[in-house]
Amino acid sequence: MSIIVEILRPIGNISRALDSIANIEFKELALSKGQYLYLVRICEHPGIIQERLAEMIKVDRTTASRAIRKMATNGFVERRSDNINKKIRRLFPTEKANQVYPLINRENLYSNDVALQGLSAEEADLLEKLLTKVSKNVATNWDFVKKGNHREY
Amino acid sequence: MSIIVEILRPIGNISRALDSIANIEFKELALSKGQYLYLVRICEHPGIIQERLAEMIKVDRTTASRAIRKMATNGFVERRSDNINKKIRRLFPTEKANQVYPLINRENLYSNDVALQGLSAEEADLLEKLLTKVSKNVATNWDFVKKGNHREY
DNA sequence: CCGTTTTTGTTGTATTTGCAATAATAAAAT
DNA sequence: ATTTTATTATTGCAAATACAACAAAAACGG
Repeated sequence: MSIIVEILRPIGNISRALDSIANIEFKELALSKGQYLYLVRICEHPGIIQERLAEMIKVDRTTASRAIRKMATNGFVERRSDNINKKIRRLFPTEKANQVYPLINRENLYSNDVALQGLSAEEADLLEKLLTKVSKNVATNWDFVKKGNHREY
Repeated sequence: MSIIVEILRPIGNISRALDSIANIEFKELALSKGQYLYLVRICEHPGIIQERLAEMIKVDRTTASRAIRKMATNGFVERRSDNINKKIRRLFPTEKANQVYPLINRENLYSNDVALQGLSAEEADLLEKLLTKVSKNVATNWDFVKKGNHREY
C-alpha cells in the first residue's frame, strides 16, 4: 500500500532548529540554554513543583533541578517551601520573570508563524490536534521508560 | 475567529521524550547521547561530509565535529580524505555501524508506531506531509540565524 | 592571476545534560 | 503503629553541546 509514515525525523529537525534559534535569541535576555522552557511554564503555572515541571517538558529530573536552581540564583524564580508538605518547594515567577515572559512569547509566536507558513487555517488546526494526540501517546511511553521499565519490540 | 494554533510545545515534548527514550535504549549498543542521529544518516548517505550532516540534523557544526570524531575513535565511522578536495573528509559507515543500523531502525519504527497510535492511516499520512512542510519552513530560518543574521519580530 | 569571500573543519572554554546513587519526607500497606 | 513503598529533591561524575575564535583550502570576482 503506502510507504511507511515517518514523523520522527521532521519532528526532531523542527524541534532542534527552533530550540537552537530560541536559545540564540534569548541570550540577550540573560537566559541560558533551555531556561526559557522552564520560565514560561512557571509563569503559567505559579506554584508548580519541580517534579511536575520536569514531567511537563520531558526533561530529566536532575537537569530540571540544576536549571531551576540557577534560575533562582539569577532572580528568575522564587522557590517557596510549603508549610504542609515539607518535601516540596513551590516555584513562582519573580518580577523579572514576568517582565521577560512576554518577550519569550513574542519570539515563540513568531517561530510558530514561520513554522506554519504555507499551511491553510484548517491544515494548521488539524496539525495541532494530531500533534497533541501524538504528544500524549509518547508521554505515556516516556514515563514508562523513565521509571526504569523496558520496552519490548 | 479561532484560537491561535500552537505547535511548538507538542513538537518539543515529542522530540525530547523520544530522543530521551532512544538514548537510554541505545546505551546497550555503546552509542552515547545523540550518536544514533549521525549514524543512521551516514549509513543512508555514505560519503556525506560533516558540514552537510550537521545541517541535515540541525545541530551545531562544532557539536557534529566532536561527535563524529568520537564515533570514528569508537569504530562506527570511517573518515576518508578526498583526493580532489583537500578540505573535506567523506564519512562512511563501518561494518560495526552497518550491524547496528537495523537495530536503531527497529527502535525508531517502534517509537514511530507508538507515536501514531490512534491515528487513522489518512491522518498519519497528512501529519507527515504537514510536518515535512513545517520542517522546510523552519530549516530556512535556522540557516538564516545560524549564519549570524537577526530575525525581526 | 590575485585578492576577497565562502566553505569546511578544528580547538578553547563554558555550560548544560543526564544516569547513578543518595537522602528525606510522605503515603500506603500490613 | 510500624514497616514498606513512592515521591521529591539533591549531588557526583562523565559527557555532550555550542558560541567564539581560528585555520586552511576552495570558489569567486575583478
